[in-house]
Amino acid sequence: MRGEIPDVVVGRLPRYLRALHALQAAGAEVVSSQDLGKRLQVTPAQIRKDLSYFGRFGKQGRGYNITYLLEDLTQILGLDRRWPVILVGVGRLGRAVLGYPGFTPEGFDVVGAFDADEALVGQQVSGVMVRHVSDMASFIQQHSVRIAIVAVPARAAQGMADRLVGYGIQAILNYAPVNLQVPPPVRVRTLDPVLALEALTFYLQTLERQREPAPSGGRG
Amino acid sequence: MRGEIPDVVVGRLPRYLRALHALQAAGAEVVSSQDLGKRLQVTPAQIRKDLSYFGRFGKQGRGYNITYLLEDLTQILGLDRRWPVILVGVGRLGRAVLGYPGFTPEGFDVVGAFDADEALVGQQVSGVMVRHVSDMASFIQQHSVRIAIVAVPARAAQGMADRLVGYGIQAILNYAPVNLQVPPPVRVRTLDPVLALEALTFYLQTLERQREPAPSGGRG
DNA sequence: GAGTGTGAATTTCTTCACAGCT
DNA sequence: AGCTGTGAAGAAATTCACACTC
Repeated sequence: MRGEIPDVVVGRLPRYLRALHALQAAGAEVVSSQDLGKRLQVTPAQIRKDLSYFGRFGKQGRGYNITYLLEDLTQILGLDRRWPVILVGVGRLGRAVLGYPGFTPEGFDVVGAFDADEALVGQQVSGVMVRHVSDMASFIQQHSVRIAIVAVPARAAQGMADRLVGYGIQAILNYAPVNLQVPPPVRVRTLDPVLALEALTFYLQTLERQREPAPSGGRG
Repeated sequence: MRGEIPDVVVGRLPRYLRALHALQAAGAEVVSSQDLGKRLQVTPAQIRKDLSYFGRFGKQGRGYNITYLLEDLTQILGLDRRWPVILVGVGRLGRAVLGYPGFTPEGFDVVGAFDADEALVGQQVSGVMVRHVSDMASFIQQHSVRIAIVAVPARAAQGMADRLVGYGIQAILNYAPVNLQVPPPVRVRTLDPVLALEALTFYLQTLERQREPAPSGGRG
């Protein structure tokens, strides 16, 4: 129980955390893996197994104390403190990121924004000062920033990732539609709406095929 | 070779498509699974296996003809036509979506936007007319829309998803930080920057632990 | 009775390795 | 010689099922 945690498990933990917050806000005190699973469309066994990587948080016959499990999960995910984050690229997308109110309540502070366009430098956008990219290195060091959000054009993204890694950034949230290559132990998560849509259209097309006359009817 | 395609495979196909486009733009005519894998950080065997679900596209000793493979993948993903899409929720996030130039070149047309706020209704945002949500049903039907982008506040997202499904929407790209529940065969993909950041902090914290004195040193 | 924690069983996904084509 | 396509092997993830606890 102190081996490597599978990536799939790590990917689910934040969802558990969020569901638990919602339950807590709704006044619940205890939740079973069954209940939690229903909310998240995850099997109860999976939830129990995932949590068992980190310890024993439940009580037989009762379920999980929401407050305690929240505390534990918060610590496991490293969210028992605030994380300074920088944004790189203050275009349309970057400005939307700066305006997004969802980061602060979850412990992420966008402490600085950077762009190569001198016209933007010096402005405040949603309360965040825009600086020139040439000032990134010192800023990252001074503020001990380990997380960067990349919202630059696709063609500039890999180069920017390389720079950021060089400056000590260890985690990148990437909005650019490119597959960023970074050396370990740096981590990247990419949010790409077009890729998501393209997977969806595959399924839509599959539906159409099913509507066509099949060789042998009936349900499988 | 006509069984169900695993979701993981479907999730990778759009990435192959994008890499192929990049290669084509760079003037390449042929690519091996090795080359493609290097770009995408996927093993060559995986690429070959994934493609083999759909047919035999390569030539032994040569690799894949980029133009042909692009054609095939485009058709497999249902991207050999344009897809009308509606946006629901014209707040900060929704406006960023409307302004995003990445959808159109990939075959997705945001043909309408909807909001409950009368003050927004009637305006054009990035060239798209904002309508009242009460007009969604007829609009979806008239324009044969099957895909919706949800960018409403978290508390309104599930209700909106229910409505959309009721109106015939079959695929949802969800920007709201909630786990949407939809009946089959409807599909949802959620883009959630906070969940992504929270998975990243887990790894950052893991790095710190590694820096601390370990019981037994050396490399595994 | 209800529900966890977890080895074992099962399923799914990935990689290997090689026959066969160019 | 180079590289695909694919059964078989292997690894990883999920689910089962039940002893155990409250």
